[in-house]
Amino acid sequence: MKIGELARRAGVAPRLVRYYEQQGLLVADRAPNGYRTYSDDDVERVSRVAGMVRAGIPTRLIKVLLDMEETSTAEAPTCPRTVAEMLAGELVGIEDKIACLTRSRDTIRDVLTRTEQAALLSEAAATSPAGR
Amino acid sequence: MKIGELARRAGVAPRLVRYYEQQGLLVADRAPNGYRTYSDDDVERVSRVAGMVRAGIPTRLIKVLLDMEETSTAEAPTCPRTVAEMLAGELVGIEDKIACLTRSRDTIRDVLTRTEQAALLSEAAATSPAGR
DNA sequence: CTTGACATTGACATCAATGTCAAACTCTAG
DNA sequence: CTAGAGTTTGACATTGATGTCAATGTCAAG
Repeated sequence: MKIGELARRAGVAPRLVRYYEQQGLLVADRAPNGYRTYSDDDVERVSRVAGMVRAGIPTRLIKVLLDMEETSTAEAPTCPRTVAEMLAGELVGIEDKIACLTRSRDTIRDVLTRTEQAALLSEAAATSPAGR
Repeated sequence: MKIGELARRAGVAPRLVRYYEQQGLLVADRAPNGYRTYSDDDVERVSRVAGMVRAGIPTRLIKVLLDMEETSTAEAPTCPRTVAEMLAGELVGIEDKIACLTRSRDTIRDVLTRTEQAALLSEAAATSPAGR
């Protein structure tokens, strides 16, 4: 598929897909005419990247995370101590973010239930299967 | 205390404290000479704001979240339907972020354990009591 | 062949969050 | 009194993620 369809399916602007590619988060095959061509898997990849960006993960870290996911199921060679330390550092950063977001989530849920608008809560749960 | 100490204790730049105030996330008493003066509670508040910003929550939302936390323990009047809908929307956004971060966290943990650098994992756990 | 929808690259604009610098003021220590 | 550290406001720069626009190329439909 071409960039337009990919972007629509992943819920982002085509502009962003090119930006992600420029940041090394994505590689695109090129059709003979120069158009980028993508597979179904790329839809998943792009929407995951967008989610991570929204969650405050910088693109440089996203790159290594995605690379890790691909190679982690196989071997485990890439760890010259200093890299591992860096990862451990990022880990605590991510855990802090999760803690902040969890607390905010609970606050919102609290207010929403307390205000007897419980219908909206289930509506939210329907659109987002994650988060519990 | 003055802005310098507050910033040091909260782990941010004094510049940011002023910025947060400008965004309405903070109110500061003024000493007769014009200096901002803060209480111990403000340290907590500032570090929480910083955490939420790092987690990708925009300052405008942070403002309503903090306001909610203060008033939610008391009554629950403030919900003209449309506001509740907006909150429900933000809720799914936050849940998405949590899902993304959780997955990334697991990936890093996976690699760290798989690479037998388990020592760094416990080191990370020590510095961050949250995240489980 | 022409029109319209979509693609390309590249430059420029914007927005939020921060950094940085300047000029002036306050306070404490010497 | 003076030097130095910290504070004030305000302006300007920067960075990362996006939006937007321009000039051009591709392609399918009429």
